Amino acid sequence: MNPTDNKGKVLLFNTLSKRKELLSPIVPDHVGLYVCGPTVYGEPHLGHARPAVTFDLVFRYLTHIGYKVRYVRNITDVGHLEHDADEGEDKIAKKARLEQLEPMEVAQYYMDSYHKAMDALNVKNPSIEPRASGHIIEQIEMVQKILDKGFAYVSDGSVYFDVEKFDKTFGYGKLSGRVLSELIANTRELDGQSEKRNPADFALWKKAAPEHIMRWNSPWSVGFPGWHIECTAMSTKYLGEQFDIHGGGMDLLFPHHESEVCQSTVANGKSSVRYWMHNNMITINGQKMGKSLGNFITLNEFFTGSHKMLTQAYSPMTIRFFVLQAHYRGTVDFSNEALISAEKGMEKLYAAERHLDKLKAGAQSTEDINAWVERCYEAMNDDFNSPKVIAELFEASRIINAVKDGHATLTAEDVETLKHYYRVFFFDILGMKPETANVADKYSEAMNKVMDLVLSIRQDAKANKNWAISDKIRDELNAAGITVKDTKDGAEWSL
RNA sequence: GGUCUCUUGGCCGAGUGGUUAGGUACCGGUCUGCAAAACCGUUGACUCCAGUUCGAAUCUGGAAGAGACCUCCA
Repeated sequence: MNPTDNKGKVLLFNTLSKRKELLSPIVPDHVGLYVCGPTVYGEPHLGHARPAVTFDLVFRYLTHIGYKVRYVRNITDVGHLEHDADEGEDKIAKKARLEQLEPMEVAQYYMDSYHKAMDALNVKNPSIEPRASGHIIEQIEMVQKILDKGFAYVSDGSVYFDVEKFDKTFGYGKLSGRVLSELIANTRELDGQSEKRNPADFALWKKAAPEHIMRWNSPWSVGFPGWHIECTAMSTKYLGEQFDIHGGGMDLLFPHHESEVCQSTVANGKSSVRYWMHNNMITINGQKMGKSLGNFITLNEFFTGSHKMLTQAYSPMTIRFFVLQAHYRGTVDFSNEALISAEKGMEKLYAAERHLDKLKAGAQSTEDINAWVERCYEAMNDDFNSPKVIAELFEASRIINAVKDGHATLTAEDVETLKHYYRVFFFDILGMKPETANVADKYSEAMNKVMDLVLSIRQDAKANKNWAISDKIRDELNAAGITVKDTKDGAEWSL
């Protein structure tokens, strides 16, 4: 039983083919993984947690079974176009003006906030976290490349991708299943449309309006890159013209990822992504989360319980566990009831983990531990089926408790195997971490209460002149490293 | 309206054409001075209709419902 035996056995659902495919990296033993990261202009929320946790699982598992994974997750800090009231205004620029801050100050603030939330969720840092603002040159070069190949045109300082020409040459909509003629029929009147030859065309470079704060020089105008070009430019730079996995939320499938396909196909001569993976959305009480719906809950609000829809605080690990208890391609619905039941289940798994070191070996095994390990790997190999893995951990916790209570026995070898793989799957692969800080707080809080209680019992004994009890308490506490001093104002204690 | 996805027991959620998912809740029992934990057991499901099949929650067709994207948000 060797983790690396699972290389070449990983099935993943490819949005492009709509079926599970065997992961076969372009470069043997190496996997290139690109995931669309956050736009840093707001507090991190559940919508950020889902893809981060999902692809953290992918990253952790592929690494565990021996692949060298280069995981690139970008930071979008040049904002996206806004098509409503503020014409062509950059999201980050808008927020910046409202708060009277430099745009990059805002981006920095929310990027830090995002990183803190990711740390809390025990999401590993990607191998490279490139910022869009740091790759303006690469983006300009790619736009120029697309222009040179004749699949884009300049219109009043902006550059647009010629979708119709792309459709005739390569076929448009392979990823999202959109048909160009239907798209055109359904397109609304939007900003910049008059500059476009075709309403389905999308911007590669946008000329900045006078009030637009974030702006860079380019051969076409002072402006900013289009919505989709950063991912293509940065994934090409760090993972090559062709790479293995591109991930992101399902909502990015169209138009973002479809546009990425267009851009890379023209710029690099081929569609760069082998496997497209999309995580499903999150709903709250059955409704989608949106600022306008009043059910927009940030991660910090979950961690502190400070939102009117939450009946209690939920630790970062509860959120992570809850996300992992559903398969990444299904929607996840958050409700207090569901979170509480997840929290209880999670605590059961932590309790079982604590019992592992106390297990005593027997002469023979009444449980098949090797088969259990196999099932765990099979679940992960089958499109990262974390809910199945969690179910297997519950099965293991049943075994652990049974051995502890003497209802089952395991050989010394099986005890070691169980210990090892329980921790591998719970901590290393699912990425659960002991909430040590939390635990320490709970301990010190409980300690204070215990000492209050003990000292009040001693006070009662002294009041009754029961010196034997009061001295015993003081001496025994002293022996345990706790010094008790009687003062005028009552007893004090210190460690 | 278009494209796509989904519909499993009180709640959350895996899944294979025939065999217990699992968690949580509830109920009964063991254990415990009481309680908790743990363990054992019971109850409870596959949206509806039709078809294929010896047999379908699992395949096919249809209906209903929900959600996502097309429009700010992952």
